[in-house]
Amino acid sequence: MPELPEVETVRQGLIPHLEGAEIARVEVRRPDLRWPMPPDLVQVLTGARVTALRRRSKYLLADLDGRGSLLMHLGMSGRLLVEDLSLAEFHRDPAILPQHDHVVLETGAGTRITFNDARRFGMVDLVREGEIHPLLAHIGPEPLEDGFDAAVLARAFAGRRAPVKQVLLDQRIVAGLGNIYVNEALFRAGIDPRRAAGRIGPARIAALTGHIRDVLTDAIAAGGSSLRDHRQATGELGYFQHRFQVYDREGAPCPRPGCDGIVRRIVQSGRSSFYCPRCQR
DNA sequence: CGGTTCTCCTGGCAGC
DNA sequence: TGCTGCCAGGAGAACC
Repeated sequence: MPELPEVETVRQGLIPHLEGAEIARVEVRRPDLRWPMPPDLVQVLTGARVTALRRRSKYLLADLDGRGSLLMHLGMSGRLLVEDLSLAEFHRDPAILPQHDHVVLETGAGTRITFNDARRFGMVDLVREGEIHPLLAHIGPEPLEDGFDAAVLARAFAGRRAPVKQVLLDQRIVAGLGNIYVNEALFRAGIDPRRAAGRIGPARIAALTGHIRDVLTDAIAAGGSSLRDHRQATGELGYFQHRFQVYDREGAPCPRPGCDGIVRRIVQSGRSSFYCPRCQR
């Protein structure tokens, strides 16, 4: 499901419920997601205080005072549901099946936070105090922070013969991009997703850098994209999906003013790419 | 090392 | 309505 904007949206929605809260109760209902959860997960979390809720790429990290961090990835279909236990009734979307509630946390303030993931591509793990988690060790720069600029991207692209689409999906190059936002950023930059990354000139790389930042910023402001699964932590839908210019728009006219191209869908390394053959070169 | 393909799992939807 | 096949936002592992 979730790319950087969706994970960031979930993080912002969870902050009021988690930051500063004590985890009073923990229940693990199904420990076998993409990887098995650590056996001492319940023990470490119970009684821990969350000092900060951070995001790195598509991972969420809840820092636990003196006990390392809780690390979560939503995979394709993961969600974090928030319920106020003081309310007698909580309306839960019936499409979110309770058999996929894998971890349930209750805070001292009476909030229940449920990790639900139908496809179980997500993960929940612990980062031990002082440890660098292997899944975080090789992730590239955050696109919305200092450290991501045209020079960095140019260096990463240099000599690469793989299609730029594929290179941008590599989390070691830049953090947090997934299929939707790579398609949208390449459209904004006017770059053909099939083009070899090493054959893009410096000016176009510089423009691409800006478009990556812009599309992510726009999407966060819109609460992310809700296709099938994504909800904000509040349960609200994101609405950036209404602003897709090419993603999932096969056959639609190119949205660029004056261009009479038709959005095309191709498959690159097993994933759909959408682009305008007239204005993406 | 770089590049490509496969795989995990479940659910929704188009098409017949 | 019911069945089948295809597709899906991720990303590590295994292959050449």
